[in-house]
Amino acid sequence: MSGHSGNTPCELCASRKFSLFSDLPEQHVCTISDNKNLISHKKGQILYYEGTKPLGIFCINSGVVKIYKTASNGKEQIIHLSQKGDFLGYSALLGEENYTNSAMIVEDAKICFIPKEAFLTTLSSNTPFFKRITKALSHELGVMEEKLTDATQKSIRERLAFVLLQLGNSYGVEGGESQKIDLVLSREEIASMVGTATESVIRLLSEFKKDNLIALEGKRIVIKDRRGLARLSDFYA
Amino acid sequence: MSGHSGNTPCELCASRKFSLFSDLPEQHVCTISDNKNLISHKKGQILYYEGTKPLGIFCINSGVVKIYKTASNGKEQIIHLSQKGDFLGYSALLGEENYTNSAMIVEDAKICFIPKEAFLTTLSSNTPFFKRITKALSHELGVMEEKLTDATQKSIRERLAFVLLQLGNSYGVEGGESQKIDLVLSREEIASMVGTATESVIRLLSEFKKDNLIALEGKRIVIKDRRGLARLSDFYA
DNA sequence: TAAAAAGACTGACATATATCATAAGAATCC
DNA sequence: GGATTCTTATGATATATGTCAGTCTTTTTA
Repeated sequence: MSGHSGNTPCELCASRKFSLFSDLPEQHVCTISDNKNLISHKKGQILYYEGTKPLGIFCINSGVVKIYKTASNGKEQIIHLSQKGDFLGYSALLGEENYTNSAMIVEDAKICFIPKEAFLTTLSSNTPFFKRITKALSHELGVMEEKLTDATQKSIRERLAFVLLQLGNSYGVEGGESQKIDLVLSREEIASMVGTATESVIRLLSEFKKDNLIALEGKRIVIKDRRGLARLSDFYA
Repeated sequence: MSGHSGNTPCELCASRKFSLFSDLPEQHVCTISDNKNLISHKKGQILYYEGTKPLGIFCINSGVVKIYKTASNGKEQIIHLSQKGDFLGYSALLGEENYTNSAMIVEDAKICFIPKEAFLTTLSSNTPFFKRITKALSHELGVMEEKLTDATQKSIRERLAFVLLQLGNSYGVEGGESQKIDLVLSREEIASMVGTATESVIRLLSEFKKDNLIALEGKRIVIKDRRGLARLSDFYA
């Protein structure tokens, strides 16, 4: 179901302004552009598997991708969701190791593949760009430390409330008081983000609904009370 | 209780071979060396606090430092332990943000402080070195993903067994069949590494002891059955 | 469009682990 | 060296959450 669908040059790519390529000089954008390859992906497709060797990096033009690890009990833990402008797989490339996680399309996506060489060449010849990448990497590390701390110190209810708020921030469409999360995730996927059992998510979501914190609109979740969720997400805040 | 205790040049530093400075050319080692400052720290001292601005990086010459985050419930989560040769605080510096965690001395330490400028200058003028730092950063990110997955998908018992094995790897002194963890940690600190309550650690440790997986030698833990712990640490492995 | 498969939901139940309380030892302090 | 504080230990108890089982609903397939 994948296929090349034309090859808009990076110079004209609307997603570029959201990406780490945003202020790359013309010359380097061209190097990248000449080598990249835009591919369309359908929901459910795998972009790469944990344990395999990275051959380049991915830059999301549109769509949503989940980055996850498969635990030894077979369950998956979603590390984060990526969307337009996000880079994927550069950490494995820079770490010179195989992928430490897997990537699966959550919402139909158009994604550019940039071969290792083009990326690394640009990196080496452009220190500011290299620094920006490293900065992103460092930031992600801090985020992961936060996630680890939350995972060990917060309850499932708190974590679910927090995940909903984050989804609201990233995929929310404002509508007066409420905010609709414009992204379809299965209960199982939400559970994988929170790090819990699917049934627990279902139960807690209906509880949140009963308490008027959220509402369901078809397959989408609408946040009706951000403040209430925020209070729930962190008892001490 | 801290104090300068002479300033061995990096060129002669025995810990350097364990560090990211290991194959830095003479010229750059000197730049670093001329600017650094060796300081002795006692157990319990704080190296830096989460939320404060990094002014440079630390390189551990001897001793052990715990890197931790304080959760909103007041409990601490130990992210990892650092020892000789390890760099501290470079992630905040490269991420151009305040420290996302705190660092406390766990075992009396001698630590060099390298001011921001000297470090960043070396970085900019030495791409291979920059790449090695970035590689370390990427690797750490993968480790954190693993920790997050373990935290959400494994039981406390499994995680404690795993932490003991890791401590054995990093601080173990071999003695025939057994391996003594040559590092004094309180039960509370072990709990902070595992992400659980102190009482749970105490209970599980006595259980492990009863099952002949470990033994206690004064304040130190001796691993008597690595294989048994490994089996316990991951039911499915 | 009927059948099959997948997903959402609800209930019953088991249990790992947090919390609280108390006490014994060990370390620290005047 | 006795008092005080911190750490380790153990027991009792509560509960959040995982697991299993079953039903209903939606989506996919043929």
